[in-house]
Amino acid sequence: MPELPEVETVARGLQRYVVGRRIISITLGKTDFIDNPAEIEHELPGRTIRSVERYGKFLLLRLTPKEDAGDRACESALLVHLGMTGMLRPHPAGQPHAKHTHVVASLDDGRELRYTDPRRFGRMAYLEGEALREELRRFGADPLEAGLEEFRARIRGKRARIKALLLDQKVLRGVGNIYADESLWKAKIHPKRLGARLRLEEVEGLYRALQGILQRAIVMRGSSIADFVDAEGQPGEYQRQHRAYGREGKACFRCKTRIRRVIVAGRSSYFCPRCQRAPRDGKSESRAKQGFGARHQKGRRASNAG
DNA sequence: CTCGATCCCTGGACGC
DNA sequence: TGCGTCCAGGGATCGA
Repeated sequence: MPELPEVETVARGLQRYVVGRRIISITLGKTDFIDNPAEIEHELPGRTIRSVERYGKFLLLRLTPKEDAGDRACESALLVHLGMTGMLRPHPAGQPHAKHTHVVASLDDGRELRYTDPRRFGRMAYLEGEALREELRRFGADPLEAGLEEFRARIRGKRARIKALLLDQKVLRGVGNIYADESLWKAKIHPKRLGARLRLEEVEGLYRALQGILQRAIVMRGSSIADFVDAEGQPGEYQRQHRAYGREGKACFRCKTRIRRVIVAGRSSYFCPRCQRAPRDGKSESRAKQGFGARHQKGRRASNAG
């Protein structure tokens, strides 16, 4: 469940150890989560890691060009998505491999950068040039960089449920289930509310709640609910601050009402039924199926993406 | 455009 | 102790 704060924590920890290090060799284990394993093996050795950045939930390791690239040199990077259980950490070269170690990059300082991931929900890809830029363009705004205006436009322009919008990486990059629920609780917005139907004050409240929570979570080095640890193997502390996520049946910190759990956008969503009022519109409260609710938009072949 | 369902995958919790 | 079952969930994909 590494989301923005966890990935930011890992990126910062990794920076100290791997920036400026040259990759000597790559050893692969299971590769079904890697876009193009042969390319990883072929392209990475010989390159130096220039920087480690967070991009949404991705770690972005920017690399130097190959020495013989000449004027064909272009931007290149290793993208790493930690999925649910992925971890990228430096280890001393001699240390025995942990279970589920699938990628080992030997570095020029005697360390190894190892990727472990029991469930392999993660993703790894080497990308360069236009392919890299194109991949990065697929994602929406960084919630910490977006201004209120942009945030408002991205939320109010959509008819989807607010929870689905927060989770949609094309709308905002980096928010996952935990921080979506936490920010909706803080802003007192029910997860099934439609983005387009939020009042302006509500959108602004959500914007501030989300930014505040993400920033605070970064300071506390993320949430460790399963077995998340940072680049140094340390767990985060933000799970102690959770107000909604994982608290089904427990008392709301504001009003003592029991926190409830419903499925929204296919994910468990924790909320306070008193602080976060359910929407009135029939379609968002799931039940309404047949009868007067069914409106078919016939003959509307809207030209998308104009 | 938006939805839900399904799949991927393994470890941990739980019931018997 | 051990086995079976269910669940967790980010993202891709597909059909409605």
